[in-house]
Amino acid sequence: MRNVNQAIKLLQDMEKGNHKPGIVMYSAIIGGLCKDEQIDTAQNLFKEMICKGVVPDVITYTSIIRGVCSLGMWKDAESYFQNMVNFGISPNVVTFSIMIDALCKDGKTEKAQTLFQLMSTRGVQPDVVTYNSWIDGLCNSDQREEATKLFYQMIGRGISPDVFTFNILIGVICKEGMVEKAQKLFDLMIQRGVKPGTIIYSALMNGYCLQNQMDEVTKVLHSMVVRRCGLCNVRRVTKVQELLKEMQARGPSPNVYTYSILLNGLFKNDSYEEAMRVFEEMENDGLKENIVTYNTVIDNMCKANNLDEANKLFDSLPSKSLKCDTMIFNIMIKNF
DNA sequence: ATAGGGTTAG
Repeated sequence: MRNVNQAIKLLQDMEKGNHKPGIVMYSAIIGGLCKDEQIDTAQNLFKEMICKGVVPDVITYTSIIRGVCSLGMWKDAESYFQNMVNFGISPNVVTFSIMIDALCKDGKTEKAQTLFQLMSTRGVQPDVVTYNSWIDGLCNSDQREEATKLFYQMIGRGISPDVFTFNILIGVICKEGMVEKAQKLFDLMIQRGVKPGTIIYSALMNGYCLQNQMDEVTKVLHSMVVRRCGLCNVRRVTKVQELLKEMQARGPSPNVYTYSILLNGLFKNDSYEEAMRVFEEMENDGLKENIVTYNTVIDNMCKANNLDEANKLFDSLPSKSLKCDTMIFNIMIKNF
């Protein structure tokens, strides 16, 4: 559904020409309106289709439930849900997943838990998407241990975690400073044939940086290259910036986050020279640095007493069409 | 012509 308004016009044309739009047509438009946050129009069309004798099915209900849920209209969600059940249309795994996800994102973890249990009661089995939403919700309400339990529960039930699951868990665990645990999950991920991308590698690097284990960061970078193209073709390189070059060429590519994480880690671990080399590498890479990157570099230039260089870099920001934010002004004011 | 999920940096 690329253009809802056009679709609505089509709907009206059909009716003028004595063609009856069917359930698929209505569901598609209602779904499109919901994605456009035109919830009133969607609800009206929903009523209208019923008046015209077109009976909504599980997809129509799920679409409109998604629409009201995403706007936090829980009363409406509940009544649509109740309605469909009363009409003998069973909510399926998608219906439940959408509601659980929306509830979690709104911080209503307990309500989500109730639904998670309700679906089992109704004989609807959660799938990988349901688990991911629920695991994410638990992580965001500081119940990471419980989330880990759910992770093993899903494996026990024969539902394979995918790259979404690992992104959620590895990211959280790294931030908690338990990088060893994250590394174990990473190993499990590889063992289960789930392919890590740039984000997982960046998150792991961040985890090791936080623990000041810069040797391990280099290993992560190395495995990023190796895993993609096979051990035999890769030189055993130890220098971070050489590894970055390799990654750029053959691995999941480093992005601006990867670089910023690395820069920050190197600065914090007294590798000023190496950090500056990585920074140059980044500029040559054609990657668009952002204000966070410059922030890190300028801050550390100041700390190393290279005030002239810091000033020069700061002055160059407008020519790179980068907008300064509060943090960078604070750094500049503090140091000059 | 119809419905669902995630993530990394100062």
